[in-house]
Amino acid sequence: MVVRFAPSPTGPLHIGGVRTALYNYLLAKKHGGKFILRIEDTDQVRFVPGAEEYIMNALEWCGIRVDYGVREGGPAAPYRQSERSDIYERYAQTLLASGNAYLAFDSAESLDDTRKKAEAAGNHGWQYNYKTRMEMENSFTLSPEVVKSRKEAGESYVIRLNVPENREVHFFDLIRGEIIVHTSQIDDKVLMKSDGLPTYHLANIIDDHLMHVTHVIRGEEWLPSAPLHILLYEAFEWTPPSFAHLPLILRPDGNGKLSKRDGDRLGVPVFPLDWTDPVSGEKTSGFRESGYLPDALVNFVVLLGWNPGNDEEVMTQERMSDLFDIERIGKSGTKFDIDKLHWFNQTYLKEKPEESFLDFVKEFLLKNGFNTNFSDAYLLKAIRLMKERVVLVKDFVVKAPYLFKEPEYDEAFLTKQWNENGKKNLIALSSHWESFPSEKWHTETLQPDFHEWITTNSIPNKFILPQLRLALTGVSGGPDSIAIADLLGKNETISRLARLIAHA
RNA sequence: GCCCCGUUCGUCUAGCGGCCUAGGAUGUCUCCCUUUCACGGAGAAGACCAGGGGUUCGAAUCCCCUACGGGGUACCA
Repeated sequence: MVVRFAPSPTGPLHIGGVRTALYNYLLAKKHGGKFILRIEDTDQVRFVPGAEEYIMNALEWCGIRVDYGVREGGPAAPYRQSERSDIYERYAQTLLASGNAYLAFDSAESLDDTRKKAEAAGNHGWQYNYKTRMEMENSFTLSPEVVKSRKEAGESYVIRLNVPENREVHFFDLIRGEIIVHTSQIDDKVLMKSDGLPTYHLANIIDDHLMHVTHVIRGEEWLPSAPLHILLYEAFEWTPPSFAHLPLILRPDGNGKLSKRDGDRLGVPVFPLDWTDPVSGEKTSGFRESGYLPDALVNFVVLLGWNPGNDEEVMTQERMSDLFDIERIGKSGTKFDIDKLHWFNQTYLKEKPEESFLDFVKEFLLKNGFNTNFSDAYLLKAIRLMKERVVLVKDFVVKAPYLFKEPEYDEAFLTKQWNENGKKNLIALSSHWESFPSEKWHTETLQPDFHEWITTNSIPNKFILPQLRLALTGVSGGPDSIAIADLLGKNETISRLARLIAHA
């Protein structure tokens, strides 16, 4: 089994692309096959520098390993279509020679004009096909001599597929079953553009054949052009691979395909990694930098349109590939539900060791203007305190900024809890802790001592607990106050008490 | 416009003719645990299976029609 993921480097890899790549990868892994990453950069206009690099890095972050590709090389190298032009040119000539393709001189502008005129006349969706090609300028309507001379005069032309008349094209989709399309619905697609580069359709078929791809798993947006591809395989007299067209990933709200705009609007990433548009300079944040774990993302994504047929949801990549099966891929579009992703993230986060978040937290503190002179021991302790309370990795800081800087008092909490009784008790606690031995400043000793202090002084919980929390964190929720005091250390704890006491 | 694909709790889905008074997960709500928050535990609400016709002893499951949604209709992929 040989599969491939064939993105165009026109921008960062979208979450839908991640899923397509993942399904291909999982299938190859399950069957001991090969997974190819082929870069389809035949459109010079839409090419975006850095996108190719981004795609490879994103796949790597997701734990999707490429067998053959631009970086890895392989038996059918090169794997970048822009480096395979001579191959496409050669095969285009064979199509021309066999009469399965023909030359057309109509310019993009004149075609545009033709479409507009047809539209104005009430004819929607004009197509260059066997019904209209006899009215156009091509090797059907022009004499061989004229064709030759125009070609030699340097006039630009394209090569189009000679779609057979009045036929049904049948093919079997592994997900959707038998699909039949009449050739009257298929236009004479451009195979070679006037710039000498192939279109997707031609390059794709040639490469899949040359790279011995056995299963083509791609997005549903390709389903309508699949019959065209079948025709191409026929023209070359090649056996087509098996096809599986994946349902689309839809917007979380409303309808339509998930786009970058939706991500921006809802504050949800749609790209694996941060991306800066090389032209506009616009920055888009990725799942990684937003604090999502790759394992969680992948686990979430694999279930978007596929399920193992049992109740298993949290799965290792090994388990996924063991269980994966094209037959169990759904047919309908799936909405991108960020809540479920959050649940997966939290679930994976709880299982991971504290050390694994160290680098992220350090970087996050640095990027967000916090002090960065915390020791690893301090950070690890802080992480341990917050572990059950975070959803995203950045929450270690975002949900507990007071562990890394002076607390900001929440207005509502302050108004509700800050009173004379509390103040009096806090002053008493402060002086009690002043005399507490520094070397015993640990939760294990602090905790029982604190309880004893409360009891012996007959202090009601409601006049000390909330106030202590307020002084330490400024907010109403969070880890145990004594544990926070332990982390902060004696000096910082007492200084925070003093600061609240001094507060009006 | 034309063509293709789809339609089960808010969301992801199980279901491939009788096991379905439709199961799980997530989200929501309630209670327990907890001197906060979260975690954890226990429960609840939530789907007339898009609508209408058939086929059948029997349909969420098969067929047809309609509606709605999505995709395609480029010298983009």
